[in-house]
Amino acid sequence: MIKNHFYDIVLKAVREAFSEVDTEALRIDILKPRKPEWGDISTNAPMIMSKVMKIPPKEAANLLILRLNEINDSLNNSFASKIEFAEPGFVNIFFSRKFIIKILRVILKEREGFGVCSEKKGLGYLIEYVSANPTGPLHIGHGRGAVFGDVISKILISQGYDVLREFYVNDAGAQVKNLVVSVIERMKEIEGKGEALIPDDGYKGEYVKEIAKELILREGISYEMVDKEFDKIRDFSIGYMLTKIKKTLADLGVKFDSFYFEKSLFDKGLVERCIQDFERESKVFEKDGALFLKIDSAEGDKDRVLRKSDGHYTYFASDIAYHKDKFEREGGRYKKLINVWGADHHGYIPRMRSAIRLLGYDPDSFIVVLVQMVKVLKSGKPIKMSKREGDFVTLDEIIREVGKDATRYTFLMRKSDAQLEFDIDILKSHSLNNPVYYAQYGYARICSILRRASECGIKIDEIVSPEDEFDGLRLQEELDLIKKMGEYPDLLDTIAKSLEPHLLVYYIQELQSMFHQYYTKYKKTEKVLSDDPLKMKGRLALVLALKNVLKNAFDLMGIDAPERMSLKGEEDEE
RNA sequence: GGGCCAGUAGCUCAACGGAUAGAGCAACGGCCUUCUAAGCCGUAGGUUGGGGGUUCGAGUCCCUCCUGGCUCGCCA
Repeated sequence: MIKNHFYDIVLKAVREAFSEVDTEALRIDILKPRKPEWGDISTNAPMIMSKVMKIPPKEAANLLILRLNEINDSLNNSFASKIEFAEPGFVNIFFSRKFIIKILRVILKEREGFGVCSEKKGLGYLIEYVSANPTGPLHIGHGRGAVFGDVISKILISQGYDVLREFYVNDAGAQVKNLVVSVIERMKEIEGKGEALIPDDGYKGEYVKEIAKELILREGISYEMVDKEFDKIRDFSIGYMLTKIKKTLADLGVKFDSFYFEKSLFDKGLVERCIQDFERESKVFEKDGALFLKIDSAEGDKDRVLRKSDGHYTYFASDIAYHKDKFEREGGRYKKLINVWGADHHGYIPRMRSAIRLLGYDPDSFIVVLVQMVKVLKSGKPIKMSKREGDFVTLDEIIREVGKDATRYTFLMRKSDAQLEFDIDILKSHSLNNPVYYAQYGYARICSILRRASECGIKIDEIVSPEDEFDGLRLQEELDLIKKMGEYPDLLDTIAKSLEPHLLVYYIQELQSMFHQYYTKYKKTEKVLSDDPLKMKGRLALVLALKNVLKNAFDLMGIDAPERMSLKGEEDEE
């Protein structure tokens, strides 16, 4: 990775220039300058050293530049063509041509492995996302969490982390009971035994009628039998919804390694055992017939009920047991638990953190990514959503109307902690302006060039070798594209650490924009398929590398990499 | 009232504490005899909600106020 590479070099230069200084404690940054005239990579080391040494930044910079030039000259593959000071206290490094070509060669050599960190980190992440109640179809908000969890998992895996993707199925609580009651009422209605009386906390959506219908038709359960068959109705209803949910997730390209059932925690006695441990350690107390967990108010919360006065356990109780299980599973394989939650759960975080600490684990190993609400607009007006009222936009509907790729891309474009507006009409009617097509179009354009080359009898694989010097690549835009591609591995590393996959979308937009500019500017004068064999070879290599980086990024984002896109005028009327 | 998130161009959003705050959409004006115009170029658009502070440097960190969303159950 380029940043690490230069960090080592700069640090070496700092140590040589200021041997008496302890460099460990310093915050020397390597950054990518925004302007080309500030070089390809730069460091704030002069400002830092200026402060430490009490000398002007310029003086510190000159000492550093002297050392950096020595290092640069000592290598047979020098990395810099120019190293210079810039106000107020930066050292800017301009990459040498050799260094840039080396990046290209690495991409061609590593192919789908480019950006992937081959070094195994040995750190286990258990990522929980979506985790919707199986009491209704997924709505658009679930979709955002689903895509976020899916992409961040793939990126963590690519960076050498050990990852388990899990869906926690809340199949044990009161909500499930509410669903069953609602289903039974619908059965009554369908069989003409009376009006369906859906309680206030029941579910009113159409899908409840479907479940009831299926139960009668396929399972042969009639309304008279409901008291005896309560468990069967519950299991069927949950199974039915879960199948629907899995189908939706599959349509969205979201994967899981495991579905973990809340009910299994009770069946295995894990909730009971967890409570007993707390009791033995005097971490709980009884009041008004309920069992409370003692939570230090300094941690931003208050005592919370684990077992209700009616003897049932709360969601909190089973969730504690669930987290304990996550930590203990496979001999403690998962050191970090990432939970992707809807923002309406933020008030739940302090009590869970406290519980993690009371379990004897480090609260910092419990990471919550809050995904903010999705505001759905239709004709510019917000739509109120309530699962119980059955009044909401389902994720299925969105996928059907705007497509998997556009849905994923729209979710990925925003930081998770920013609210998102999802205007269905705009995404439908202006679907051709959707940014996802911009990204895919560039890929298709590259494929088109390569296709054309093959049609012309050019044997690309024979011409382009990763060992080449690519002397035909001389245009500034070509070298800039390679440098941009060189940022890709650093970017993935950053995303894995910050859990901010939207950065990948912005990177792809920039890379595509650079390519489109290059393409348009030279399509009359300096084509990829040039008459000059040296130029053509270099440009084919460039285009192959671009295709490779785009494909790798698309795979991580879970969107298609289309070999071609239909031309304007051929598209379906929408 | 307490807590969490946000407030950046007309709209939707970017910007590891770094240098002159950037994209897309919308508006306006241009570019197809071409390796795909779902593209490109140009114009216009800003006191980063207000006010203090921290430092070489603040959209970014701290304090405070204002506005919006969410949340404060023995629901999940």
